[in-house]
Amino acid sequence: MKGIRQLAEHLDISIGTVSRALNGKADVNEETRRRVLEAAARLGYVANQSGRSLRKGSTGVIGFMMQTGPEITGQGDTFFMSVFDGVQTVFARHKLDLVALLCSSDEDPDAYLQRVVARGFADAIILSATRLHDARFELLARHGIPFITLGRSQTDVGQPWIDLDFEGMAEIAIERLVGNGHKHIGLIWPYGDLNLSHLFVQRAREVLGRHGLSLEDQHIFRATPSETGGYGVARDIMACKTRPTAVVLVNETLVTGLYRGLEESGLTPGKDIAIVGRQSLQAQFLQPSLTCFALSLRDLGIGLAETLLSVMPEYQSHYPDATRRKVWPMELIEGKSG
Amino acid sequence: MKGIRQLAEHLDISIGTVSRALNGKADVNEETRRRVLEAAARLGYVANQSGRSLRKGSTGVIGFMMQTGPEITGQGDTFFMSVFDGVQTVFARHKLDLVALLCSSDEDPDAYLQRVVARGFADAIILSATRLHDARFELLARHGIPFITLGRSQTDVGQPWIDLDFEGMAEIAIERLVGNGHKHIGLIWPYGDLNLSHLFVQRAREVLGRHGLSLEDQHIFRATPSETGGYGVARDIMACKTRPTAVVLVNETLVTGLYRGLEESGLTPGKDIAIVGRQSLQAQFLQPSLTCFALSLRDLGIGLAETLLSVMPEYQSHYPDATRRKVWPMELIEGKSG
DNA sequence: CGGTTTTCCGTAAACGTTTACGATACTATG
DNA sequence: CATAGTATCGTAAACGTTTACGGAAAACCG
Repeated sequence: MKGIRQLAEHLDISIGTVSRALNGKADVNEETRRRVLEAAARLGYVANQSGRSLRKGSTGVIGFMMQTGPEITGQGDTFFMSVFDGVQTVFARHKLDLVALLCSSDEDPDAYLQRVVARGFADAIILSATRLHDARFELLARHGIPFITLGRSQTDVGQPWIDLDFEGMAEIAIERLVGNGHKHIGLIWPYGDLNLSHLFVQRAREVLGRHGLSLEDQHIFRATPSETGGYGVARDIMACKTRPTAVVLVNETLVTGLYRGLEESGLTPGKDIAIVGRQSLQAQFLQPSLTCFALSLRDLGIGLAETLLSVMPEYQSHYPDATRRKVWPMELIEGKSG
Repeated sequence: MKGIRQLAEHLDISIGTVSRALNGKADVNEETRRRVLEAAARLGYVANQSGRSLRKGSTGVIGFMMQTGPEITGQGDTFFMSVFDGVQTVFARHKLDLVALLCSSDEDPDAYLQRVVARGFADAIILSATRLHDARFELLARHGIPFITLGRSQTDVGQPWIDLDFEGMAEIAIERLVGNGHKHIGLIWPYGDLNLSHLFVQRAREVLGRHGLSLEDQHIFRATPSETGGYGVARDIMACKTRPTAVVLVNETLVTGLYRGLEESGLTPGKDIAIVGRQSLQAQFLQPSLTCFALSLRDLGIGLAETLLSVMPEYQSHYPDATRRKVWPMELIEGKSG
């Protein structure tokens, strides 16, 4: 089956009517619609994407931009796969398709996105791994492309965002550790200028200050967000002049390596050093169990999808009260580690 | 900047010439080409994807199909992210873009792919997670879409594939364990009819038979490919009438949970039970260290990309001797676990 | 029964490219 | 200088849809 033209002449109808029938327009006889639908299904006809989007000016595709490469995402194994799954369930209702826009590690993210939007690839875009200053926001705003971000930024063009509550996490984690008598608390966060790190560290500093403590320079640990990075942090911890008695990790990808490194040095988490981190599949079987912050990734995906649809003119009527901006709460799960 | 028409009249040239200049055709004056390129860059013009692919009949997009959801892929995110990175480096040379086609866990993969190809989404496709019988192959072959698969299948339409050497893995792992005196060897593989499990199990049975052993029913452990699944396997192992003295995992996603479960039951890997698995970021810091099979995921990605290009008419001349079908070797890394 | 509305459908014009074809001016050649 | 060849460019026709518009037939209404 080549195109709508063949389908039309096979049915002996005009292509206009066929198109209207397929697209559920009102002014077409129910009987003919049935015939068209039946024939289309039987012959396996589906409208060509290029022709359709050329005419309509929209593609029916939503892009989720993410960076590839083994160690850069800063999110763990199944983080995105779970989020995607939630996003999909919402989009499916509107016949929208989600694709991951994969920016390779040796390409500039800004340039990559530039190409994506200029090409007219996607109707709307979800950005992740937002940086402290993020030129991508302005690019999308300038082109008038609906978008939201998973993560805040100091760059703000008024777009909606959803972001995990890293400040709340810092608040609760530090309060908890201070309450347990810790006076030397370290922070672990990934390299790069991710905005989440900034929020996290700033709030942590505030809370420490409130208790007459401060974040010592030697207790700032930065690492590549991977198990290897976490292992390296353990070495750094051992090398401290005054070793921290507790550490908080903003990332979920470091913790297994960290555990391993500490154990090799004879430190037991929860006994010799307190650890608070993020929940993940890998972390769930750590021993001693990890005190961590958890959330439903699937729900996060659903939230993202609904918020995105609320900024797309064609769909926003369906989601009148989707949250425009939301600090997504995380729940503390008490483990033995701190 | 709207379209090529505006760009053309801004330069006071015809759109035909502009297009030819942009696309590097021969019959255009070098001076005018320079002007066009300069103006396009300055005004940020990039050809609209829909118009271009409608006319050309191709999109410049390669799709990599994968299933979303937390526990189904059998591979972790980091597996694919690393592979993608390798794929991208090859595609970038040809101005091709890679996107991940995300099939949600509650959608039928066959139906999803059907939609993708009918829409004319991608010029070529890479399929992963191949099943023992996989209708997707026939679908793509019928539509004449160039594709390759990461993984073999009993369904065979003559397409090229690359697949990890699961049979070699079974061979080496079992020989090693038998050589170390093990007589009760268990196998762990994920639910579903993935072809790789089939190859792995069949070869393992052969090797065992060669040594007068067999795979006992009670030593077949199937699980969801996640840490939780691995934890469950540990429980199943403890419940065996005669406990296996060694197990081999075909998946890399189970092993941390398995370790944890075994340790809770007082079994130490490598001492009380031998374990052989697959290398992964999570597994690299397990204690005792895991004996595992390793490969370069980035190289695998490069291999996939080159093989795919070799079946695309427009590019195959560049890759005359790309491997059409390859069993990708894995290297045994000796650890303390078995 | 005349007029008005409604229902349904065909026609044709976009959407933004690429490219076959033909036209023009210039260069080379004898 | 005439002719052939070459370099460069403009014109217009596709590619496969969707949709504004208008028209014919049917239905409705007083």
